[in-house]
Order: sequence, then structure tokens, then C-alpha cells
Amino acid sequence: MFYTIKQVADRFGLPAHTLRYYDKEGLLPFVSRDKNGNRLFSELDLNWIALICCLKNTGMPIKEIKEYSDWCKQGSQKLEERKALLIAHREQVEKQIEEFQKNLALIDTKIATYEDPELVKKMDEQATLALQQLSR
Amino acid sequence: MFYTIKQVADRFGLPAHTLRYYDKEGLLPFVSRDKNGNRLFSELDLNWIALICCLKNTGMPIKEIKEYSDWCKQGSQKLEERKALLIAHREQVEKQIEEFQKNLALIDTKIATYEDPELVKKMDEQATLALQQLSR
DNA sequence: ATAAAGGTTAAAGTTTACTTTAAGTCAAGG
DNA sequence: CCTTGACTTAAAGTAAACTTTAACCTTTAT
Repeated sequence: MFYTIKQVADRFGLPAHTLRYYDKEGLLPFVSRDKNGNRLFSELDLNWIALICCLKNTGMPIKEIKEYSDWCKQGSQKLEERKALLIAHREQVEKQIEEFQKNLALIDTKIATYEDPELVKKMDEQATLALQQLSR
Repeated sequence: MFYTIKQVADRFGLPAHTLRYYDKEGLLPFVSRDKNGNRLFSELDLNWIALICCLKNTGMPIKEIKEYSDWCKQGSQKLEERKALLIAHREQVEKQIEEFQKNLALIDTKIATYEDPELVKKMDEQATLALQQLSR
């Protein structure tokens, strides 16, 4: 079974031209074509795209994803590099999650100040004060 | 006590011109100046910048941070809007953390395949197969 | 038969968030 | 005195990741 670019685009919630752009950038090395040159996506291609999206959505730049794709195209020659890249990225993702959680905590304390009338009053006074100083 | 732009830049690990850029974009409404026009950052400004960085690092666009800044400049008039914006963003951040965790799980299963010689062999065969089909 | 729907390419344009450059002011140190 | 270093502004330039446009081809429905 094969899928058209439109079907794949819908499945992943991406516009079709973004898939073409990924293809052009070398991120989709395995996609075949029909006799008219139209792309045909297999189940394996869908798995591949899911991984590409995963890497992209966790902040890996297109260039690095392309490097990984290139290594995959070379069969078993670059297995160590591929694994190392994923492990390095995995650590990045973990760090990002930690940082997001820290930032979430800060946002929560800030929201909490908006829930306490006393603190809101203080914030307002501080802002007023700062602006008065500026307008001198 | 006041800090120079350099000191603040070092403290937050940002280049000084990025702070000037934020200022120009209206993200630093409370920063005062010395008689030569040089920026003087107070402790309150440092707290403010910490919040700005927190919002920026969790994916809030500069435009939206500016909107929040503008509301803060207006004192107590926009308290509800400010709180609502933070609560909406808080939800965004939570969603992003969840998505990151899902993606982390996918990366982990992918790494696991590289640790199993059988699965690695299968991957390689699939890639070879796909490329053979393409070169027909 | 012809027009609509969906595919193709190449290339130019857009957005965001800086970054760099150019040109200038000011105060301290040798 | 004059140079060095840190600051100032405005404006142009950059990088990444698309997005849009233009021009074209093929299949399918009326």
C-alpha cells in the first residue's frame, strides 16, 4: 500500500509543500515515485517521517537531520555515528524538559502573585515607582 | 545598586546587543539611564529580565512578550489580561513538556534498536531494499 | 473536449530573532 | 592630549525553516 503526498500531509498535519521541502533537503531518502514522477509513500516511509518529525519537534536542525538521513542511506557503514547522534540528542531533549519544568515553576509563582491581592498591589506600586523615576 | 548592560548580559549569558534589541522592541520598559544615556539596571530589572527570558525560552514570541510588557506599563488597568496571558502560556508550556516526553520515548525506542544486533540487521536490510527499489 | 484536481519543479519571498556594521559620544588611564 | 574601551543609535545583513509564486504536466469527471 502506498500513500499520496496529500494523504501523508494530512496524517502528519503538515502542508504537502513542507514534505516536498523536506524531500528536497534530503530528509526523505527512501520515497519512491509512480510513472508520472509523483511521490509514493510506503508504511516504512511513514515510520521514517514520524522519526523526522520527532527530531524536528525536539529542536534538531534540518541540517543535522539531513546528516542522520545521509548516514541511514549508507546502510550499515555509519551505525555508530547514527546511534551516537541519537544519544546526544536524547540528552539535549532531557535538558530541555528540565529547563521547561524550571520555567514552568517560575510562571506558576508569577501567576500566584496575580491571585494574591496584596502582592498585586505591591507589583503595581513598584511599576508606578519605576515609571515615575523614568519620567524625571 | 545598579548594573551596567555588560554586567546584566554576563549574568544572563546574553550578548549586550541582544538586551539593547529587547529594549528597542519594548520588552524592558523600566530600565533607567545615567546622565550619559547609558542604561542602569536595578534589581527589579533583573527580576523582570528573568521573567522575559523564561517566557522567551518557553517559546513565547517577542510580540506577545511585548504585549505583556505594555500591559505591565499601564499599571493596574490590565491585570486580568496579564494573568490570562500567563495562564494560557502555562498551558502551552505543559503541552510542550508532554510532547517532549512522548518524543523522548520514541527516541529511546529508536536507540534501543541500535543496541539490538538483530534489529540493526533488519533496519539495514530495509534501507538496502528501499534504495534498490528506488534505483530501478 | 475541456476544465478541475492534484501532482511536479525552480526560484523568489516571508518571518522571527537576532547580529553586524557604521558612525558617533563619553570618561578614565598613560 | 589622545587613545582605549564601553556605551549610544539606526540601519542593513543573516540564518533557519518554511511559504508563495509561476509555470507546467497528467488524470478524471462533465
